Order: sequence, then C-alpha cells, then structure tokens
Amino acid sequence: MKDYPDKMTPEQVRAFRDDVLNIVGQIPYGRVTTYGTIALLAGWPSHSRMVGRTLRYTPSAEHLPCHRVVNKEGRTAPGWGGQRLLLEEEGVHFKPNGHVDMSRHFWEPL
DNA sequence: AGTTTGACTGGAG
DNA sequence: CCTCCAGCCAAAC
Repeated sequence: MKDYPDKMTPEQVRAFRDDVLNIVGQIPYGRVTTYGTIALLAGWPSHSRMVGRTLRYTPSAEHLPCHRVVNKEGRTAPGWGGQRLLLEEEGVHFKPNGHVDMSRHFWEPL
C-alpha cells in the first residue's frame, strides 16, 4: 500500500506551484513558516524539497515574501545570505547558532 | 533511460 | 551543536 501520493502529473505540478506561491503570499510580516508545512497544506506532504525548488526557480516568487520560508530548524536557505538581513529587518530574532527562533516566529497557516 | 542534484526532513553519532 | 546518511522526488544532466 502506497503511503505517499502517486507521481505528480504536469497539471498537479502546476497546481502545487500555484498553491505554494499563494501560501507564501499569506505569511504575515515578522513571521516564518517551513517548507514541510507548506507542502503539507498544499496536499503533498513528502514534497518539501519541491517547495524549495519552486521558490528558487519561479520568477514570480520574487514578488512574494519568500524570505519568510525557512527549514524546520529555523535555518535560512543555503547560498542566500540576504535572507537573514531581510528577516532581521522585520524584527525576527535569531538564536546564537544562527537559526530563527521558531518558538517565537513560526506561523501555522490558517 | 540511467544518474545526479538539491532553498528538505528525520534520525544517528 | 555539528556532520553524515537514508529517504524523498521532480528536474536537470
């Protein structure tokens, strides 16, 4: 018995991308959420990696607060130093280890 | 058509 | 807290 969804059809890939972008657009100022949370809400729990790919390679993501998406441990995206600055400008607090303080800023989509 | 690559996650050491 | 590894899966080679 499959405990995960079938391979995505091209239509599902498109719908997933649109859902991801829509969810990211709803993240409140000064708060963050995770790739896994977004994947779950979009209906594809095992596709957290694809959330990251979507935000990185979808041009229209530039207009969204994609800097408010971090991994489950509050870690910022590899190779994107500016993300931390953008978050700090919103008052997001980072712990000594360089991770976002998720207990304060994690946002659970409504 | 087979292999490698990640803006991930969970678990081990 | 850190690094390393297995599982993950669409995309790019």
